[in-house]
Amino acid sequence: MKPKVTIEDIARLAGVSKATVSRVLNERSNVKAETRERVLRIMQEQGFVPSLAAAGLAGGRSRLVGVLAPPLTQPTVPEILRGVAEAIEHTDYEIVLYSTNAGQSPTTIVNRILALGLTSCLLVIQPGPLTPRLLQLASQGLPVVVIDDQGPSPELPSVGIDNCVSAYQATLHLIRLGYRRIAHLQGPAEFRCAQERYQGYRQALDDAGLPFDPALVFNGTFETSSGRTCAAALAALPPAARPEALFIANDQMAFGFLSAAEALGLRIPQDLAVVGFDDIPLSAHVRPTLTTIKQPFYEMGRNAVELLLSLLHGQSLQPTTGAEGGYQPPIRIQLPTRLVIRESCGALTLHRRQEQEHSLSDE
Amino acid sequence: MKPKVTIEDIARLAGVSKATVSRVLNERSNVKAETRERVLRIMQEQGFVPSLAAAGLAGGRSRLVGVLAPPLTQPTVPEILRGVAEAIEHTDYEIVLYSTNAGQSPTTIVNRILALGLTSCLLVIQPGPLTPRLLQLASQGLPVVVIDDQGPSPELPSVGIDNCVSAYQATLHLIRLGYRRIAHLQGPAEFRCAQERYQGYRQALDDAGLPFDPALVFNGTFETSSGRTCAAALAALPPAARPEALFIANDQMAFGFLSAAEALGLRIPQDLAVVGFDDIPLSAHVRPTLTTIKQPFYEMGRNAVELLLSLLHGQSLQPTTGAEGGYQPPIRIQLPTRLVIRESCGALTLHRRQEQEHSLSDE
DNA sequence: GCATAATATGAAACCGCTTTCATGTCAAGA
DNA sequence: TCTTGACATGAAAGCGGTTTCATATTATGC
Repeated sequence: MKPKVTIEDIARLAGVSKATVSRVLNERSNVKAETRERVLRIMQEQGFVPSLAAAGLAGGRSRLVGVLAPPLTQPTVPEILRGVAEAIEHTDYEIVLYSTNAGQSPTTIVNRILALGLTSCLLVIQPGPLTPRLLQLASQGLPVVVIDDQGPSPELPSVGIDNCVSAYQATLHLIRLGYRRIAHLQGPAEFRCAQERYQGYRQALDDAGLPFDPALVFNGTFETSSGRTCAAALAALPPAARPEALFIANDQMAFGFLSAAEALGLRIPQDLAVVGFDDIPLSAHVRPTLTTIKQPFYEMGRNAVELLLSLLHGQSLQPTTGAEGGYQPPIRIQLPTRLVIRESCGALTLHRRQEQEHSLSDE
Repeated sequence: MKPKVTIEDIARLAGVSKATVSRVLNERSNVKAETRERVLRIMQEQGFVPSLAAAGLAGGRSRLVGVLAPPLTQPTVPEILRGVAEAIEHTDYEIVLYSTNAGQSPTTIVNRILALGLTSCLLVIQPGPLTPRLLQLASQGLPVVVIDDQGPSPELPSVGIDNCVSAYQATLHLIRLGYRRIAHLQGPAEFRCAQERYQGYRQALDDAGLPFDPALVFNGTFETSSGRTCAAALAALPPAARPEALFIANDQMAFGFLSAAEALGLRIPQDLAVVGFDDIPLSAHVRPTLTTIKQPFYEMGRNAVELLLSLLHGQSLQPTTGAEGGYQPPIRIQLPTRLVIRESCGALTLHRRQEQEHSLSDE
């Protein structure tokens, strides 16, 4: 193996001390321009690249960001990570990936991560509530940014969307299409986003003056199976009691719903209109294609990295509690979502019908 | 922030030297059982976890494996990474993820990775040929394992499948279904796997005594658009000249083909049977669902990690060129694939028809 | 022209761990 | 009883950087 070029070699070749080379590396201002040039040139010639490990050790801060992610096969994750990777690339940081393969204690993982002393900050992609251990570490000063979901109250800096408003839009879309009895398949209560989506749904109903019927709210787990269960429940209903439309809290459940509905002879959107939430890749390919709220996953990844690094560089976006000691809620970056209209909501069908009627009356 | 517990603290508390603690950490044999117990207990009490960074620096080898991956949104990648992550989890190694967001020079990336001196080994998930730089480093002793594809000749230890046999099976499946004129949409020539799949296709034709018609082989890029182009080309053919079936070298292109075919009024599988290759998540959801060769991505990830670590631990699976200096090809782990029969090949339709005919003749 | 401050640089300590080498201990063999 | 090793442990030298503190050099003000 090639003997690695070290800072010492550079120093010798440039006729300066290690300290000076280090200064050049870290872009300190107090180095004579001439010296800097020379050192830089030699580094170039020698193909020198400083050891992150050594720098981290010595400097007490590393240039690795730990990324805590759920299993990568969860459909929203790759796109987020792509954003993260892209953002990281433009920096001199690297990613240490801790992908939790279902069923390990998150606390264990968090411990493992930090204790290593490799990473000095953490990016958490975690649906559902955060572990106490993580909160504890964060309160001890560890820079942490959470993507998307959080526990009951936002406790850490985060990047996400406005679930309530988005759900409102999804529901409103159904209302505008003329549906009156609109059901909701919600996510598990411990997910903040599930609650917010439910609220958005309720609000849209209220604002439209539509009655809220608790019997039309179904509980789900965010998993495909919940969609199937829900479909079965709806199919079992006497046709008269059946809702005209359904807002499902995530696409994953929507898939389960669509496939079960097909098997049960429930036609989407003719018998029942469906709107999902997430817009994961599959959503454009299921039959019928799924009308859904598009989450900007890629952008979320990018923004999370930027936020994390800015926290790290101590530009404390987080105005440190002033003299008055007032509580400052953690910073949150909220990205816009978009309603993607496809087949499952019936908008396209309605349009066509309207156009037909229109052209008929025209003639 | 909590002042990190160091090996020195443990040593003091246990009344031994740092060296001894280090020995315990590294499970060296020459430590009295009693001492080991005591040290371990103290480490436990103090919640001590050694710094990977320091260990790596001092020991000259790190416990980080660099994973070089294409953009995570490429559909085969997440599943591979899941396998990688799962395998890593059972070790005391961690993953440093270098995800290349399209369009950067791979050499640059490789340099960046290694120079950092963070990772002492590399897992490369890269479709297409390897960069010379990577080969050079590998020949200098850097442990590298490649997942799946390689350049014209296998130069590095790798984990993959037998593309030739798999393609043979895919084609044979079509032949057995009774198709005679079978076309092939192949991948780009610089991909070893593309060549091998083509060979498998040819071989199956030959063995079945079917004539090979060069006009039925189309060139693709492995991207969706190629599928569309191919569909257009086929649709333009006079019906008599049209093939009865098509083996497409990857699912991605197959999707393009299916969607374009639908638009062009080409019915799959009635007018043309299709078999793909990969079995990525979407394949079960497109219409018609895609019959395809399933690659064991998850297992590939796992196996790659295991192979890499065994190389690293110097158990040199790779019998070092003996005295006779004979050339030893790099080790390769080849995993089995499986033909997943869905709608696009027409097997289900045929079955049904046969059953119908059968029941008719029965009566 | 000289004191003073600002700037540039070097020497050495240190980050937390591994590893070599030397030392100390104790049991087996002579 | 005295070697001779095998075994257990400690002291200290790194690994490749960063950082503090001291020193040398140059610029500034009077």
